[in-house]
Amino acid sequence: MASVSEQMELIKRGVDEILPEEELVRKLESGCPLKVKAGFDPTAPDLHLGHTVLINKLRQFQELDHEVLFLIGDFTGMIGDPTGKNTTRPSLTKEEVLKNARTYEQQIFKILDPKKTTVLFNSSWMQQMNAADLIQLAAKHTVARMLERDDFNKRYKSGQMIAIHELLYPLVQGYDSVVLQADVELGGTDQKFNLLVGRQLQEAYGQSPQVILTMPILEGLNGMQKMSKSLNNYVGVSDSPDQMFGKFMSVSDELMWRYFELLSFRPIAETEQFKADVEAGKNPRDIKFLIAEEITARFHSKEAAAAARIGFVAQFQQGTIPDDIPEVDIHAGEGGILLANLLKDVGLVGSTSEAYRMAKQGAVKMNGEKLPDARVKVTAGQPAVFQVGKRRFARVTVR
RNA sequence: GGAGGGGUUCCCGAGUGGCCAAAGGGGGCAGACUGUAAAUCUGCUGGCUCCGCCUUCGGUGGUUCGAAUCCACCCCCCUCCA
Repeated sequence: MASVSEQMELIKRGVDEILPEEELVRKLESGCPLKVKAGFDPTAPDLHLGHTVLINKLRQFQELDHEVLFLIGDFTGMIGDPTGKNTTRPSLTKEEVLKNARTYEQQIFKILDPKKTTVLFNSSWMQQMNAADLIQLAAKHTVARMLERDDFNKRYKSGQMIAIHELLYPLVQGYDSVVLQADVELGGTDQKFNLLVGRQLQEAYGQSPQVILTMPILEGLNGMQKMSKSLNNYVGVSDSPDQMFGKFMSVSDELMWRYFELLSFRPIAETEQFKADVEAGKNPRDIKFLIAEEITARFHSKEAAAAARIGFVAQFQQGTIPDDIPEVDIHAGEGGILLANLLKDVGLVGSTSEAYRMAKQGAVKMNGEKLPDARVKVTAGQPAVFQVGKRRFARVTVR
């Protein structure tokens, strides 16, 4: 096993806070594998790279031979985490929660080592709990401390409603740590409050409190807000190799370093060297290729990543038409079909009006040739490649 | 339960009888420039049988030659009081 200082070096990479750090050192010095807990609220239908920041950190703990407790908050999911929300969340049904939980299980093992991972559902103990137990748990914390929490505080002060059950969320999450006797709990920076409640509850139940470790929230592709599905600035774990690769390449140079820090498994020294290379005049694009390929390979395969890179260079640097474009047959009446309708029917544009606009702006091409007017007729004949913008392609046969 | 304020196109938000498919901003898309960068600049951003026509401003009905704008009822949201 690695020495404590070596472990700390790996653990500290990219983290926001470790509270309290000395305590973690002490726990590591005991030499026993630590129980590292991270909870996931199964509201998201599928994972994106923002979630994997945390999972990557879990993996690093595994590399150091610690045990990961991957907690799926199926019970808490029915409450709905109030974190960062200014309104009460709708509760999920049991079916929805379970369905989402299953997708988590499928996706995390692309990163985590199944042998060192225990997947748990907090409903398995929470469902056993009776009303008396719950009241006992609730008695361990106070309203005043709950209201210290920033989002509750704001809502309370501004007169917005806080449903009683929302106060239970941090308690239940904290109680999970008591049940699991977690040594360390990981979470995003926005989870700090909840994680601290866990510490406090463990003490109240006579346990040694967990160390909390918070990870920064990963910025989305535009670099402005956090990565999230609803903002459509995310890279999904199940994106295709081409999509994944392309999304990485569209990231700004500045943000690329952030992604190296939080997503790459390369040694820090190597990243530093890359930075130095760029300072010395190396094209940042070539560095971006490396991270794009590394991450694509992680979720697909080395071969798929290499192919994505080749395809990318061909499509965007050399302007060739990609291989795997959708093939569509379309029926035209006598005298052919209007280009605007063709583009709409094939799905390259959302409406004929859009087709007219795109054509006017010079975005529509047929076999590489610009068509400035969508009002032309296309007659039956050989298959032709239609293109709208740089990304939308279809090989169309008019019959 | 009482008093008041609101619901406008993807989002925010202007618009109080015709000049409104509806200002402005955001976001998005496209073009230029490029490293598919980012930044910047330009254009577009309801639909269609597209130089014209049709449908949108919480819902329904009404007034009017004409309504997002006025009236009635209804639904929903918020604030204050209880």
